[in-house]
Amino acid sequence: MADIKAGINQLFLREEELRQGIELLFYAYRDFTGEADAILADQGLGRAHHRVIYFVGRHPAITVTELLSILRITKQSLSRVLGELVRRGYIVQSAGAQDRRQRLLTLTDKGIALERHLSETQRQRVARAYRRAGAEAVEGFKTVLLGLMNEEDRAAFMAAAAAGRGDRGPSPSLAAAPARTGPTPGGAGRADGGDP
Amino acid sequence: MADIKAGINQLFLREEELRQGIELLFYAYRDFTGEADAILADQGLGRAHHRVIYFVGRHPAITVTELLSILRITKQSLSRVLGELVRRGYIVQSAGAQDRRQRLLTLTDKGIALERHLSETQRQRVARAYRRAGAEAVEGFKTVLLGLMNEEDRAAFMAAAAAGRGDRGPSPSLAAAPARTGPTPGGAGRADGGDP
DNA sequence: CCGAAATGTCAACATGGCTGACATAAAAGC
DNA sequence: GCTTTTATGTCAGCCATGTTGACATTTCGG
Repeated sequence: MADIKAGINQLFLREEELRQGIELLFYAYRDFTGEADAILADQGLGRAHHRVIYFVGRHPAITVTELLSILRITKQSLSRVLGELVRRGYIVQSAGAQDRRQRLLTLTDKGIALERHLSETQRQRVARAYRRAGAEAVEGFKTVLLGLMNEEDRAAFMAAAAAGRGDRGPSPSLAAAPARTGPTPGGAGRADGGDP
Repeated sequence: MADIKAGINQLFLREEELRQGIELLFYAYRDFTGEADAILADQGLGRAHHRVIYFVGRHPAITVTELLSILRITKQSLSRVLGELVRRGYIVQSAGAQDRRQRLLTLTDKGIALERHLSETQRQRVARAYRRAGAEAVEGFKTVLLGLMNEEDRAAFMAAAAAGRGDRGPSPSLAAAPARTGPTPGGAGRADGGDP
């Protein structure tokens, strides 16, 4: 009897523990993503723009297809925000050297300035959390987040991390992922998200 | 000179490290939230419904105001999804015992079933990540996520965790938070979100 | 009794997803 | 060289979910 009760309690604690993790993720992401919005709103931009600016900044000369595979949205959705960013002079498109069908995306100086402005507060928030938590905790943080990802994404991320980090050319692993794989709820909208 | 170069490198590594964390959060959240959507879609529901179901399940007899403060959306937005969930028999409303203006929200059996169904895959994903990462990493994970949250939210969360966890009555700390504080991008839409 | 609080509701609008249908240019294959 | 694929863009319309603003109702509290 005591065994059974202990077992049930174990189970309860386990579920409780898991739900706590889920909620931490929710709250942290919610607060984290809440930061860049004011800046974006000033510019008349939204989260979707932020994501695009972030990843184009991160992977200079990225192709549209690669960007789509990262964002997991349709090209129609992307074209709306991307077109606007190009029109407003945040991003320039240039034909690929080898494959001239490709429109390589790169931030302009204006785009770079906005990107830095946008991610500055977020980096500071992460830096603060890292500092408080300590190096060991940061390792755990990263390990668990990696574990939360889908297999393919984890592999892609680790490959990119092992290489020089997306800067020197977009990571082939991410590019290899098929676009529009499954549904991506969160946010939505909102989810969505506290970009990227 | 060597000092300067080292300093710059330090700085570069720091920013690189921070961006890596940001991206890990993005990817993990994206994949994490991607899971429940198929089930939701079958039911003709969206992420917003999931969030409501999750938190009502988590805080039985929660008031509308409390739920709003957790979700950080307007009552009009909430009423749309909440009304639907009530109409479809997932949630029941009952007048508060002390304050009869309140509409206490509780999951029906049908609602409970759906909630468990929905969060099952997510809990499994978290459990898997925890198992792989180990107890120590999990601690770090939680510490950093807490550090990413806004001060008030962190305090509220820790208070709720210290108490019996929302189950025995909604957490007063969360209820105390003002609704509609700031903008909440991400997510995705959405992000946000991979609910909750 | 009266003001404030908790809730609901109508109306209109913005963002950012999605599908479907095409169009174009360049690469690739035969 | 002709054909097929691929990379990209674009138009049109729909849906989910967020927002603001204006009110109405019920109930609490002093």
